[in-house]
Amino acid sequence: MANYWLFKSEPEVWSWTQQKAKGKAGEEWTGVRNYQARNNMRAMQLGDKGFFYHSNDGREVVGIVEVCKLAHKDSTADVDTWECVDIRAVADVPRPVTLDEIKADPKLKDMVLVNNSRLSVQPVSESEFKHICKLGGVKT
DNA sequence: GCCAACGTTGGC
DNA sequence: GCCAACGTTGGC
Repeated sequence: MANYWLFKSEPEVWSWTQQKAKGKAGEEWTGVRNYQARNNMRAMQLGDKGFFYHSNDGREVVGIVEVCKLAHKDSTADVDTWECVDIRAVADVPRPVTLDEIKADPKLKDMVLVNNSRLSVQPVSESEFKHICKLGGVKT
């Protein structure tokens, strides 16, 4: 039973373009220093899908990613407390779905992105995932 | 650049 | 264990 997620990143720090450049090998999702976000990553399974969201500059869902390595110690952390998964880019969102659209859509009003925008790694429900894919023109 | 919301820290 | 103070995030 696959789950769905949302990964948030400031494009100035780590952008979708950079993520895509890593190709199939993917990249560690480092830098998370929040227990809720870490626990979400611990719960991820190989092949779980997620959104790649640009915060601050953009504020839109720009890509689809997939978990390609289970949670392990974050190599940028100096303590074992912090873990991360590896993710790889799977597809572009042809028509990026903006935060404004998400907020305006009654079907998406319960999204964590709307209600707790500060959480950097969030769970997304299956219906939310499919709805945003549809809005964004992603073929599933 | 401002500020609200949230999480963490530390004094008691 | 409570809560005030502080730091960070991210929308606006």
